Amino acid sequence: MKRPTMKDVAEAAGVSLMTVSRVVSHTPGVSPDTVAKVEQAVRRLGYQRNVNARNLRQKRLGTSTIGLVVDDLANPFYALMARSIEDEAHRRGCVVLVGSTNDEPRREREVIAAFTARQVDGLIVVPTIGSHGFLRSAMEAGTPVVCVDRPAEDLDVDTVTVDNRDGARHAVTHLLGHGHTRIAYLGDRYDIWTQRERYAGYLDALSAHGLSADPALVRHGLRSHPEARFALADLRALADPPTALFSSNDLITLGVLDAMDDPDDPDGSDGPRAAARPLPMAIVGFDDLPLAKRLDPPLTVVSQDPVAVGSTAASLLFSRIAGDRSAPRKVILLTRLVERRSGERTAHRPGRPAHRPELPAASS
Amino acid sequence: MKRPTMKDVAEAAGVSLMTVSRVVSHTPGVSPDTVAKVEQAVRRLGYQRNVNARNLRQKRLGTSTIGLVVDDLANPFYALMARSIEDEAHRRGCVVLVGSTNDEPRREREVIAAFTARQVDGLIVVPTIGSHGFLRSAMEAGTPVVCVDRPAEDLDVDTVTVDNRDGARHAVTHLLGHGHTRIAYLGDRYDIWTQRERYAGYLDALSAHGLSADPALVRHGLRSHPEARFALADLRALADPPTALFSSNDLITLGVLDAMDDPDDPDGSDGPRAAARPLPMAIVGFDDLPLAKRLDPPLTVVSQDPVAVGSTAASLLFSRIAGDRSAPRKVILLTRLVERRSGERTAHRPGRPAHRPELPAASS
DNA sequence: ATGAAAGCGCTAACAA
DNA sequence: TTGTTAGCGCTTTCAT
Repeated sequence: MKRPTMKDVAEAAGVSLMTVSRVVSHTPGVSPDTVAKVEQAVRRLGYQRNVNARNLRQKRLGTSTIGLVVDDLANPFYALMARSIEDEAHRRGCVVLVGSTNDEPRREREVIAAFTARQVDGLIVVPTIGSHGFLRSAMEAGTPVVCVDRPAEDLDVDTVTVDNRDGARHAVTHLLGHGHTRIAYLGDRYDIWTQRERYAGYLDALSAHGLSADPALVRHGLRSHPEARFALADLRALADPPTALFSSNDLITLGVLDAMDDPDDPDGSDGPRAAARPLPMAIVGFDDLPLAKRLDPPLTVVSQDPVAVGSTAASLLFSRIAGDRSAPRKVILLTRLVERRSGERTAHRPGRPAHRPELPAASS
Repeated sequence: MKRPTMKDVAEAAGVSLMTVSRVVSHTPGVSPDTVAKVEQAVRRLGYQRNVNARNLRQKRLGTSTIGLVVDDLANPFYALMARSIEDEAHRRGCVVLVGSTNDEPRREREVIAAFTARQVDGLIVVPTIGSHGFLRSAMEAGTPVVCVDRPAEDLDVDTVTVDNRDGARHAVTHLLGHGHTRIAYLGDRYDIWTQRERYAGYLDALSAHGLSADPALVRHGLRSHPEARFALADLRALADPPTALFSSNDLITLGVLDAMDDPDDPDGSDGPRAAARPLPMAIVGFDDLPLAKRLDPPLTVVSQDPVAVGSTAASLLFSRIAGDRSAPRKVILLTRLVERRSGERTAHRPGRPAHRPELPAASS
């Protein structure tokens, strides 16, 4: 009924506890029949070694457990990343503890504390805003930390990010190349590093074309689908509305898409009319979406590779765990502009009323 | 440099190790100044209790660790479910170990063994095919198991599923109601329980209308996007092709959608023509997709609620952990048919060639 | 080739 | 209120 221990197995096999330990650990120097006797007892009792007790005594090998702390495990980007990290861990006989921070520093600290208290061998973290000094003691005690997706404010550790700024710059340059000059920026919380970078890329692109951002066209802090919808509705009500739009993450893109259809009905009803009308303005979004290419028009996006981000981070972490003490590495992966059609529409004729958008310009 | 222990804190604070233990555990009956002294030493040394060592001695409270074993953490359904389980765990001060089985019984056993060896308090498992007798010893030792998404073949434990059969029946009945009689079934591996259930629902619906399945229209074992594409291309080349189609999961739906556009070009190119043409046949898919309502026509789907599945499973598990010894519960959640438009197209006129599909019927 | 003793970091059960 | 002893399940070290 209770979980059997080595002692139980030893009694059942008529040997000492130490002999069982040797058999279970495959230590050479045990006679073959003793091995057989013990293994049989192990099977008969359904014995399984208590890894936590083992790790308490033998710390040479660590706990074979790593911690993964992401913003939101349900976000497809992090889910893909988590899967790829888990695969790398599994290959190395490690298990992974996961936790979502919800972008709350408080929860991040709780989760990380729970993980280090369980003696994880290393941590892969999507850091929230704010100081990460609290990680220092764990790091000094020998727990390596790798940051992913964004750097930690005040931590000089291995970091894997994508070139957000460059990706955004490409996206906006692309829109400029199609004749747009009034390009809106819709972004998430500006205190999130990726969002600052993407906004910087937006500005880069504009200024490279001798333009500067019109503050009226810039919206930060969009946290949800409906907020993005309202922001766009707002933008379209402007006297001089934008002809193109850069959306700075997938959630915002989704919201924006819903607002596109019907400016007079901002509750994004699921009705049949919703998809019938084409997009009224050019749009490029950061992050690819599964059905993006099947929209009307197909959605042009900046795509990043979460699997590569994850496996790179895992490789870095495991080499640290293996003892690599070299200087922290900063890996920046590239993004890819996937041109489909929504970003290739040419600019609207200016001065046109916004609440009844014209049909899309024919794309040659 | 090394991780400090209670002994270190005791020395630093000039008290006994036991006093430190009491302070750290908030045991009442320690004088306020002693508490203060110890807490200061704790802070100064950056002490954190070793939870694994604690759990070794004090097993009343368990390890506050649960294991979650899914098919594929990158699958949006499981990612959402995992997030909701993690939230429930976090609320209760628990951490969660996750692992993907990739639907391989071997890997499932490895992952579960790694989890139980770490003394998890309970397990939430999406079981692969085959026997799960290997779980019995862990269960007898007091580790509760909850199955999600599908039942384990030979395990009578709490199980949370959705009514796959009913959902599929509704979907196909819906197509029948729009005049379709030649309805294709495209499914994943038939040895996966959900797929068998959905196929059964397909048959239910047909026979309720006095029809029986045409084996030529049924394809099982579609494991990937391209396989689904080819299967559909095949179906359309039939002398008497189907006028409607039920796709039994999201991956297959995605593949099918790509094959819809251009029967002559089955490599699903990302080009501009891709989205221009409407769907040639009626389609209902199992599993909702983020942009489903924005397709042309909007995609009708059977949707399930992964968050509800996850939180239900978590609730069950935690009440078992809390000591509930009642009979195993089988929770079956309902699905919802989301009628958008792809499933509401009326049947093609029979005898019409399939490779140049007509335009969609106008929807009232 | 096998076993006995000590101890990993902590807490339960006792003293004092 | 505080400290001492024993021991959780295992591995190390040192016998035999």
